[in-house]
This record gives sequence, structure tokens and C-alpha cells, in this order.
Amino acid sequence: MSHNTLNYAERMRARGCRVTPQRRLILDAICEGGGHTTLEEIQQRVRAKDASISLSTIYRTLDFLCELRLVAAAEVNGGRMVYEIASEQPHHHLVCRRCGKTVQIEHTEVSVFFQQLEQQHGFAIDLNHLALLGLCGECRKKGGA
Amino acid sequence: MSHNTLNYAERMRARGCRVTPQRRLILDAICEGGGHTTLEEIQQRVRAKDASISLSTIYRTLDFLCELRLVAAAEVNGGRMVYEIASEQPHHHLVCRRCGKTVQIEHTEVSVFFQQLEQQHGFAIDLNHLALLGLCGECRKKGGA
DNA sequence: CTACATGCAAAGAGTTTGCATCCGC
DNA sequence: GCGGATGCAAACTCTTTGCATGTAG
Repeated sequence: MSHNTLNYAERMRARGCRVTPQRRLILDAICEGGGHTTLEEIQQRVRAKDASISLSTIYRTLDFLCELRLVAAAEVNGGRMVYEIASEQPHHHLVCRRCGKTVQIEHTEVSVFFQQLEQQHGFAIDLNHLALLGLCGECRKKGGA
Repeated sequence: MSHNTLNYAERMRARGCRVTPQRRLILDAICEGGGHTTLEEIQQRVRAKDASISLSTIYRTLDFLCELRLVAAAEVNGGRMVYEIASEQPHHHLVCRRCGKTVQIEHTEVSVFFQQLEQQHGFAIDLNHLALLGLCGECRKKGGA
């Protein structure tokens, strides 16, 4: 899952773009998140290493990384954007609304569902990254809605 | 699907709230939307009948109607909030990203999928209203991504 | 008449943009 | 040294809030 396995520097230069310390830090920050990393987390981690990084750089860099397909942006229901290192395989996540734990689910599990919708309603679903909010097993045992 | 079948006025008064023309107009506007109505559509329709309605009233009224469970708010992936007259049955929608057409799908179609996730990952999904963006049958025939 | 609702304007959050400066290559 | 990237501040969008006024009941 590490971005170091991706030759990100080359991919940037290939486009005539530059590899700056800010871009490295932001990629690192997303990577540390494991599953999903929110903008706030990125900001925190990046600022811990270089307090002078500006918010606009973070926004611009995230757009940039998404365009390069180095990073994938997804939207947890609730409107929050989350970022993660792009992997080849489309996949999806379950996010626990209480403890924040993230479970990755295979695309195959979801695609069966999508195929059903397509057959029955003729609809082709866009989503290559679905993030569903819910309650994980442990938090359910601990009780409460 | 009409809100007139709901005794909305009584439900408001029962809470010690008032039935104002603004609230009527906003409810009407949501109703006219059929499936999902965006905030902009509500604003447009309401303003067509009374140009003096303020945006803050629309926001406040939507919150209010949601609290009364007369209206349900859902989030189309892409971060846009959409509103609709609340029905008893939880249900979901497919929204065509090209023509805007909305198809309602039964909760049972979705719940099978959610149950699978629950069994395999112990996750209980929150969603009682999922809105998926995609391409409808007709728009797919007309071609294009 | 009273308390809740509204309209207005101002305040906030989150995000984007213009521009001078900086720095990767 | 050149052109892309950054930092800063201002602009912008979307939404919320305070307060005086209006109005449903």
C-alpha cells in the first residue's frame, strides 16, 4: 500500500511536473492513513513536519494527485472527502461511525449488487469507490445505536 | 406521494409549531420534485410563488421538516443534499448523472446486499437511504461515458 | 397578545484564486 | 534561468446565527 512502490516521482516528472517536498509530505500523510485519510488528518500530519505548508497547497496538491491517479478521492456518506493511495483494484470501504475503524471490501462483493441493479433497472452505477458508514461488530457488542 | 395525504399541519401544531405560508410553499416544492429535490430546485420553485422568501428560511424550514420527519434528507454521492417527502418505507434511489432521471429501488433489493456485508464483516450499515449516481438505460444507449 | 417564524445582514466554515516570490530541474 | 509550485491574502460559496419585526393561533 506504500506509495514508494509507485514510482510517483517519475510519474510527476513525466508530465512536466515537479517533485516538491510539499508533495512528498502530503503523499506520506495519505499513506500513513492506511485506509482513508481525511483532509484534517493530512493537514495535521503534514504540519507536524513542516508547519509552514499552506492549506491552499494541500488542496491544490490533492487535486493534482487525483488527476495523476496517484491518489483516489472518495466520499464517505456525510459529505466528508477521504483520500487514499490509489490501487489498481477498485474497492470499497465500511467505516465505523463510532470507532472509525475501516474495513476494506472487495469489488466483487459489491459488483454482484451493482449487476443486479443494472439488470433490473438498466442503470449502470458509476461508483468505483463506495464508502458506507455503519457500526462495526465490536461497537455493536458494546451496545448503543 | 403527496404531502397532503400527511396531516402535516396537525403534526406541526401538535408540537406547538406554526403552519406558515413559507412552510407550505417549501413542502409543496419538495413534493413537486417527485423523487429527489435539490436545495436549488426548492429555492427556484418557492421563489416563483413568493420572491421574498429568504434563503435562511429555506434552510431553517428544511431542518425543521426533517426533525418532524415530514421530509427526509439524503445525500447523492457528490455531496449534494436532496430532499423528499418522507415515506414510511425506507427506500433508495438511482440517479442518472446525465438526464437526472430518478429510479426508486426497494429496500429489499438493497437489504440483501447489506445483510451480506453484515454477515461477512460484522458491520451494520446505517444507511436507510442510499442514492447512487450512474447512467440510466436510455442515456447508455445514446452512448458516451 | 404572545411566542414562534421570518427577513435581513453579518458571521462562519470550507474551498478556490490571483499574484508575487521561490525553487526544482 | 525558466516555468511550474508555493504562500499569503482575498474572494467565493454554502450555511448558520443574532436581532428586530411580523404574524399565526
